Amino acid sequence: MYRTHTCGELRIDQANQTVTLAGWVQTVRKFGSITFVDLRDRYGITQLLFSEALNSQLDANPLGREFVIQAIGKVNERSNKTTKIPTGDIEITVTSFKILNKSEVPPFKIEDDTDGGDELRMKYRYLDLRRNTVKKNLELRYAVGRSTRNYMHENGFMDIETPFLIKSTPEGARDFVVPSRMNGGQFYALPQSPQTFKQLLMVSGYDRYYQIVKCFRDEDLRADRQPEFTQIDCEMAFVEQEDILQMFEGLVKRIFKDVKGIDYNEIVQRTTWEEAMWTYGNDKPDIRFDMKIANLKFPQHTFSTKENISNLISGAGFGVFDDAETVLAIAAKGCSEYTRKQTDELVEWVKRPQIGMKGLVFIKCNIDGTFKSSVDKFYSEDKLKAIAAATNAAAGDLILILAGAEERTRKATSDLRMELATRLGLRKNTEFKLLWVLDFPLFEYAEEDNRWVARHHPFTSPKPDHIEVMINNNPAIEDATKYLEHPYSNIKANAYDLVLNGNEIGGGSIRIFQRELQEKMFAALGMTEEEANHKFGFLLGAFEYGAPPHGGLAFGFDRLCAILGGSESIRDFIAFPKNNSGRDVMIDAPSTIDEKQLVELQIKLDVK
RNA sequence: GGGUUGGUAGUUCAGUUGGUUAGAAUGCCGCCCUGUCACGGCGGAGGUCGCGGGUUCGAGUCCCGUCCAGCCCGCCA
Repeated sequence: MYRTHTCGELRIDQANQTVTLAGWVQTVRKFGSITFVDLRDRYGITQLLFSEALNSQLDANPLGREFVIQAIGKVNERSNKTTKIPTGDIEITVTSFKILNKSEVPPFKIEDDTDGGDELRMKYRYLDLRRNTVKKNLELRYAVGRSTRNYMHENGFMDIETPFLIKSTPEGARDFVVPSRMNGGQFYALPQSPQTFKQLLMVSGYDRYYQIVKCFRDEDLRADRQPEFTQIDCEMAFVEQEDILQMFEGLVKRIFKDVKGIDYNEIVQRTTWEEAMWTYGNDKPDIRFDMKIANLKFPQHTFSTKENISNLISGAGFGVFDDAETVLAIAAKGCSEYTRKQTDELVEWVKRPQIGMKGLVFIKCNIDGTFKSSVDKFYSEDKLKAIAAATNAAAGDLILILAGAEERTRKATSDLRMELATRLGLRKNTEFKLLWVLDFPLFEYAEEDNRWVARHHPFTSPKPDHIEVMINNNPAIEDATKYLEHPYSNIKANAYDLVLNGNEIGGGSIRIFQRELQEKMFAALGMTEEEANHKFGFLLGAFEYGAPPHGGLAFGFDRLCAILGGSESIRDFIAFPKNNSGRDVMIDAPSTIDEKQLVELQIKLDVK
């Protein structure tokens, strides 16, 4: 037997017991003729005391950091206790020990506060995983998965595995492809999601399905994007949108409870996509703080529900605003005393290429009720007051105004809102706010390809009232710049996203389940009948054999874990992640393959 | 595809207007120490300044190219 206890469990109650521990040497503190060793495993740290009698044995077998040892000894109360570790009241007076395996000196410290940089930690990820902080993240991930499985099981969902080697459908993200040796010249694709399979399971009558499953997308990466990532993938039959919303906000609330001990009792707020875009400039708004956007000037065609905007700023002779397609403002609470240096810093921030604005106009709402702005000569006190009212600014606030082309300005204002909130400490990672965003547009127009693309995916159903619009209108557009005038621009989808603190953690839709409508959808996306049959014939076929109405959604599991763990980067919550270039620097993948393998696959390389 | 920040000891970093032998902390090695837990004290070893080219009497430092890494934009139904 290698051990009787772990390194985290012994307490004063076990005093005088003889125990055997095994683990890794965290530190060796030699103190004259006695030696202290901190022994570490997944469960904690226990101090070992090597007395003078063991010195000759220690001299013959010196211990180093990360050596794996086994120690037999007696649990004793410490003379100097420590509260820093749970086992701090006791130590093991070692009577004999054995080195089970030596270790090289590790390239960085295996401690919470490591000296290792990211690159090094990734190369030696197996050492990094020994660290408490990384271990905590993986434990949290395990807890989220466990909570999910419990909830899904209790609600009658069945976990069914779907294949990884499937068919490439170049719609949406790039596929990872896998060459087939037995079918020369042909390729499998790895799934971007089990979408069509879970829909087929609905046709097969498994009316509540879920899976915690790997998905693959061959696109450029970010701190919160990996080429292989995990989804909680769910689908239900005989449901309407409301059933899905109820079921899955229940899941998230359950996870909050199980993992964070949080009772999320408040009603999950809902907003439409249009309202979110109008109010926050963004389809995944962070509603932990207010700071809503005031539309001082906005093109009327974009949002159907916003037709009569009072134009507060045009015609005053201020060219920047007069010429701009859009003028948007937000108010930063309590920032009216910002110095020139601070406002200049914000101007520089919006001028960065990633934001790409030319400048930023400020209106200071002074404590005494007066206003001071860089545009005083164009706007009267009354106008400034009206702008303050529109932005909900009070005395002591600072109004920031951006002007320019619609889409860029909206995005910049949204980014500025988030940046200000971060600077003002309004984005606490201990606070959680959920929001359903509903009624997304069904289509987006891809000007470069001159065709409609599905905003969510091509299996999403239009809202019932909009089915007629879709069926009765030809998708063709003669003048691509006028796509907003095409009826398709106004078709809303039966689609929904769940947003947590400004992050999209889940999204889904009610699906199309009739062959005719699905064919119409493929046609709207520019597919010929042959293409549709080649790519999705199996699904169209299945819809002819009694497909029930169904819908579902999928959560980004890694991202959900990262947010619950208070981190921006999902890499910290994946045991063996890839770097920014999609490389695993530990195993050094991807890599070339043998000529023999290429021959078998009938593949010739033409690497540039 | 683009922007941006970085690459100097095992590690994390400093290195001035270009100027003698490139520093600190930590880690590592040796000696001393019976209550440490960031132990302490003394001593020591450790560098192709990412790589290639250029400017210069002289380059870690300036210029050009390139590779790698981080973050961001595009992209990600």
